[in-house]
Amino acid sequence: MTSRAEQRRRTEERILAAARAMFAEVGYERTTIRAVAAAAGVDGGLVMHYFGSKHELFARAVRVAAEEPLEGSPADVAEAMLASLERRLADEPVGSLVVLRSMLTHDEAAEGFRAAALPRLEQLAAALQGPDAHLRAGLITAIVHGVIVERYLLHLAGLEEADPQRVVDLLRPCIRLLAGD
Amino acid sequence: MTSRAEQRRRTEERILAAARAMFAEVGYERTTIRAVAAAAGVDGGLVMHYFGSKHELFARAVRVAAEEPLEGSPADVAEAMLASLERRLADEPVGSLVVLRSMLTHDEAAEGFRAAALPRLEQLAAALQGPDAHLRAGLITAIVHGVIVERYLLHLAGLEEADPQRVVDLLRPCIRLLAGD
DNA sequence: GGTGCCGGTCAACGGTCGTAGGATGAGCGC
DNA sequence: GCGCTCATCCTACGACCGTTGACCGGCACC
Repeated sequence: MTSRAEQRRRTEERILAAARAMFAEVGYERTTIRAVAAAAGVDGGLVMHYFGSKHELFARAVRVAAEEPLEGSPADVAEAMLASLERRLADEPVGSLVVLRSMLTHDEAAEGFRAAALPRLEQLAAALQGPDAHLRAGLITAIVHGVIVERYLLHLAGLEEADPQRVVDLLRPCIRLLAGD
Repeated sequence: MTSRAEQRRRTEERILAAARAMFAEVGYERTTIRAVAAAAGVDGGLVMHYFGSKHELFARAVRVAAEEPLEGSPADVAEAMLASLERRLADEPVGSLVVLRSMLTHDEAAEGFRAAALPRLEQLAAALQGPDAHLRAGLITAIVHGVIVERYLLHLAGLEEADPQRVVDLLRPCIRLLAGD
């Protein structure tokens, strides 16, 4: 009972899932439309037909729901950042990686990432107390990104198989310190 | 009075400098031998003639002097890590970036990076006290990498133009905390 | 029940890349 | 001075990539 519209939606989603996985694993440049199509079990031409270009495919693949805004006391936002980190460490990492890995070599991905990350950085800085709020906000996000990069991109031992809960617990005093709590 | 050997040495160095800059800026895949050669003012064939392959060119470009080993009290190694970070923030960032950016999309670069980073991680873990020394060592290096990634690769505001000294001062309590000092 | 739309395939083009090999011309040892 | 070596350039090959357009077959509507 699959209507034609339904069939299309499914195929598109299959292509997007394959694209996300591949962008996350090997980055933008080494991801080829043909390989994505093959992984999704379709022809490369169809990917072009649906998404128009590799660039548009990437844009659609990384489109993700916005996170809820950061607000409250420094302790609150610190805890929110830690919770976000724990979530990203526990979940399958594709969502975090697809942007992070691709943006490092693909300018448009970098632009999109900054557009999404900057408001969040501003929210974080606004919630902090004391001097250098902006710099400290940057350091907090740097720590979060550093953990994800080291675990999923650099695959450096020590973090590779660590328990997310334990990582967050160890980081908590650091984040709170930087938050000025 | 430039002898032939001297001329060759200079040309090789010019090529390596151009390669380093380009690997650091756009990563391994988007760096082309022709572009490196053009930047160095020579022909692409010459690069092949000297280095044999793009892979070998990369290997030569990232070859760098090993840092002195980490040892001493937790406070000592914490300070050594901070000093290393400050140096990398103050110097021109090419040296730090060429490996970091390329390795994220190039498997062989990643392999080389791990080979260099793992012993250092072990040294760090060995110098720490208390439980979870390995994990805490991983977190410390994650923080260092996170700051560099955020400043030079993500170009996220807040760290982009921060004073290296101030960054290190803000991070010091965090690192010492994780070091178990 | 014909007919047009649409999900999907296939073959091809133009471009770029890594790489190979020949040509050239200037420096160096004898 | 002569011949060899080597730094350097030029051309070409094969592979692969993004992208295009023609083509096919079944579903849905009149």
